[in-house]
Amino acid sequence: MARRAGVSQSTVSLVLSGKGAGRISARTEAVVRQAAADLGYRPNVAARALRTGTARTVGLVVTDVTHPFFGPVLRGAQQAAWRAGYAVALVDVANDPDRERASFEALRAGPADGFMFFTVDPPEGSGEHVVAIEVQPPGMASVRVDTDRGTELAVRHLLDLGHTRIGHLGSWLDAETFRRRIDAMAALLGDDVPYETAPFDYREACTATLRLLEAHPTAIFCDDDILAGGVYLAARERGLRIPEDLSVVGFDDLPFARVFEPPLTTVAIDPEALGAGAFEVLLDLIGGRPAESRVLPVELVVRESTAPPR
Amino acid sequence: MARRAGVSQSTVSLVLSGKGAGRISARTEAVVRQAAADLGYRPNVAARALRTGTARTVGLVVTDVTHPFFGPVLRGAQQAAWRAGYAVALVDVANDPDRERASFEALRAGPADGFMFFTVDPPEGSGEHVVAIEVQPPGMASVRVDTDRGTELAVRHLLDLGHTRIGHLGSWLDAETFRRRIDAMAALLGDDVPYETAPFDYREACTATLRLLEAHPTAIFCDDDILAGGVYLAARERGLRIPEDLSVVGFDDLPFARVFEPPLTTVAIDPEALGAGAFEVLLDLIGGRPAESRVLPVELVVRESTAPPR
DNA sequence: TTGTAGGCGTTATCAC
DNA sequence: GTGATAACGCCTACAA
Repeated sequence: MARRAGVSQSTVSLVLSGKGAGRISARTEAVVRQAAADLGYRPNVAARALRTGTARTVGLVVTDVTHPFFGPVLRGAQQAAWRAGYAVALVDVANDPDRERASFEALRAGPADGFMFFTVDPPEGSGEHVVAIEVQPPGMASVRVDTDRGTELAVRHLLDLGHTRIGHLGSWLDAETFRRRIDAMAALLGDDVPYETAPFDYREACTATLRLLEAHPTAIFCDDDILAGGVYLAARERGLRIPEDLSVVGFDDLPFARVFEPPLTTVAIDPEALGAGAFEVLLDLIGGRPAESRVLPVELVVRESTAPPR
Repeated sequence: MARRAGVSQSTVSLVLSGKGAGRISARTEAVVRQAAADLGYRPNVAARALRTGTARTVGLVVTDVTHPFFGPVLRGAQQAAWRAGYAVALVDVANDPDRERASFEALRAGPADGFMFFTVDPPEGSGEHVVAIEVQPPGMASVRVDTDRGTELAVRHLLDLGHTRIGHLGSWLDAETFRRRIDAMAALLGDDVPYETAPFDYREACTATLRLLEAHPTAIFCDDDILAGGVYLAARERGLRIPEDLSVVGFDDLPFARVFEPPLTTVAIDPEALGAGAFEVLLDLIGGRPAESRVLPVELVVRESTAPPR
């Protein structure tokens, strides 16, 4: 302990927790800091957590770590947390409802001051400090992307190009962000939009597309760029050229979208802002400040996978 | 506290920590559990950590959460940890050396029982319980993929096809896994392999490829599938057909590799096994058992981006 | 088979 | 401006 290196005991606490402002002499403070540095002393987090009842850790629960969209979200959240002196504990629910409940149990027992749920519906009784990402349970703080606008931009783009038979390849996840896409399309195109769903897996998305193609759409709007990749696969299999025979629009603007052949037209969003925003809202909640839900802007990136129908 | 709901106090501890075996009567145990359930009582992790000196948390430090390879690694690690009752705290170093030091500091102060460093060189004095992933510092436990074999498989494949001018598009990260690829290539092809490096970014990989093409290779081996994507971009820009004019081999077999046009020949590895293996080794270390480093097998997946040179 | 008591390293309150 | 001292909630001897 630094106590014997210095002269005192609770003084150390005052100094190291930054609460010595105007209470500890500059000289004593220097001595303490020096001793701490020499001994490589660090306050014990567990003891602090026990005493203060705060863990300086937040939990992030995510449906699927494997999805490329998730990385930047985590980066945003983690960096914002880092700046605020918080650690991020991560739970991957792996699309498994059982694990979802179980992992939440674990987290609740854990030393987290709050939680962010990414594309996961927060369980009942998650406590006060919860923010939902890309999900918007009533009465709960949330951060999400302007899905409605994104869908509208994409569909209007297709409409402007002259398409009339537009299909929808959706995620099979029953999350709000995806339900919104359905509604937004219905608002523009009516209720009889050809619709198939698939998990975020190229091959499965490919077979779902094959089913969708039976309705002979001239364009397909996809809930996500991976699903769009499945459309590319299906088009290749059927000998359909993109965009001549089939226009494709994705969502997310994942990095590989520009590498696809042809480069994918897609709705771009800023995943880091999503993560960072979620943490900031959570921090407000933790600090007892009023937390405002946020809706992040989107942008349509027109590349070469869309063209007028033949 | 469940104490008053039941009858006792330390009895609760015995029951809930599973150490009541043959010491607590079945009836008492039932009473305690019932009371705990009713009150929604959970042992306080901070107190337990303080008392036992163990946090049941491990840290995972990663160069770049944004890389698609990372997701499955985390999933493997997280699930193995989950099964063992551990939480995973994550730090994204974001390719930033400053943050690397700083985040480590934070972790060390944090309540982690051990660390996994993924493509990050573990700092000095990280303690006893450290395992390196895809890095192999002398005298430290590590888990990595059989890079040598993967590189050899890829290069031999190209050689068998009849290629003689084989270029190497490498990662600009100075990590062991990438140095090994250089050495393995040199062993098969000599020291004058055309070589360029790039970060894991399609556009930058594209411009690096453009430089590499000045040596007029008929095939390019890439350290990673994202870099291979950059080669596709460059080929498109130069009007080179893959594989007729240029063969391309990647590494990792990321999901999108099969969606590229043409589908990418690449070295497949199992990222989940990497993460899970790392945690298992770490758990051995934490448990005071001898930890064996592991080398995971690889496999060459031949798709359509490789063909004999014209 | 169960209860009692002490201490893990902090922070916070209160004397000095 | 600084030093005692009491808790935070748990685990673990040890006593009953």
